[in-house]
Amino acid sequence: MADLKAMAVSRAAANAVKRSRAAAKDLATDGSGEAGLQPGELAEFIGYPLKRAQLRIFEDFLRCVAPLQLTPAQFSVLMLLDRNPGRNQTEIAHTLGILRPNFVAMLDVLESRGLCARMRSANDRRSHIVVLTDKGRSVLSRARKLAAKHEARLTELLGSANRAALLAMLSKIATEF
Amino acid sequence: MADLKAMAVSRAAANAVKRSRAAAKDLATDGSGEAGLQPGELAEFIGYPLKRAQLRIFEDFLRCVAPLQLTPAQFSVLMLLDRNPGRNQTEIAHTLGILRPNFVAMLDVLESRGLCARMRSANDRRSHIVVLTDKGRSVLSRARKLAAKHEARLTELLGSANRAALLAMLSKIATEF
DNA sequence: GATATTTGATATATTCAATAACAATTACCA
DNA sequence: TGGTAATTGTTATTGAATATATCAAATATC
Repeated sequence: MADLKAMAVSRAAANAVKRSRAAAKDLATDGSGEAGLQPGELAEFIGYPLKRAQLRIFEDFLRCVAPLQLTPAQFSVLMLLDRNPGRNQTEIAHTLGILRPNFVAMLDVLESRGLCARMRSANDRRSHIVVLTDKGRSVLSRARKLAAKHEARLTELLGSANRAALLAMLSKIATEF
Repeated sequence: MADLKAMAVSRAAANAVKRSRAAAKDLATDGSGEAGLQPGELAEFIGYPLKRAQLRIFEDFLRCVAPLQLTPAQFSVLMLLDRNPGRNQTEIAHTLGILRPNFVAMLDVLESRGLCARMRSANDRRSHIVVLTDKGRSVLSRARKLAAKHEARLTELLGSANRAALLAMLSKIATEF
């Protein structure tokens, strides 16, 4: 199980490399005799650059956190568990926009890797309280450091103030649009 | 074929509505006695708000362009065909980051709806030049108008200058990160 | 106490994305 | 020139992400 997920991470990282190379090739051809295709107006619609930026960011996150074999989704679960102890599966999944049925398999993977555990709630014996294990906290701590490098690269590209403005606007879109 | 795709679009729009309701419920509980879960630091990592904003934007795009039954991906293909006539499948697909094998089915749908057509190239009889039909141009023209409303709502939320800055930063991430 | 709801789980379907392989055509080059 | 390599569109197939319906167990509601 964990091995399958690990392979998936590695394969995603490999694909990221391929896409990067393709993009680099594009830039190269843009400057040379062959004219590259122009997105044109497409780049003026928010969805197009937004989706491409999201793919690029996830690629880089995956690459940076590859030593710990964590996907962005898995990282987000560990972060949420750390911040919100004593919550059950439904609450965690719902906060992340993950449907409960799909969250079961996600948790299975994390639990099989010893990063978190299901505990039967004393109050409500239907629900499983999800807790971070010591190993989970340790892995999360290291993941935060690796992800911080990824974030630092972005800050380097945009500048600190611009990055903050970007975060604010994206959050606003996610919550108020 | 076209009907299947049409259903897919409608279903995606329906799901979008559900997610919006769930989010609204979250905001409601945040203000009431029950404390909502906090993403905490997670919101400081670019990937999290970026992904959520992308989902929200795509939801709204889908809703706005629903009368024409076009997904963001299909819209991007039509836009690219309009801007770059005389290109073959490989070139169009590559520019949009779509793998050639997956682009075949996408084109099949658009062609079966009469929005574009494959033309054998005179120079290179291996390749298919993809052209917009008159109907394709007509649908694209209407789609642009619907999408413009969607974009206007975003401008209303962020302000014109901020939206421009957002676009610039996302494009920079997509191309330079 | 009977009925409805919630929780975690299973099974399943669909979409998106990725790889391998193939025939037809073209490019290369010895 | 002829033989090999590369390219194009295509098919088949796989895996990952996302969505729905349904179920048993536990709880809530009335």
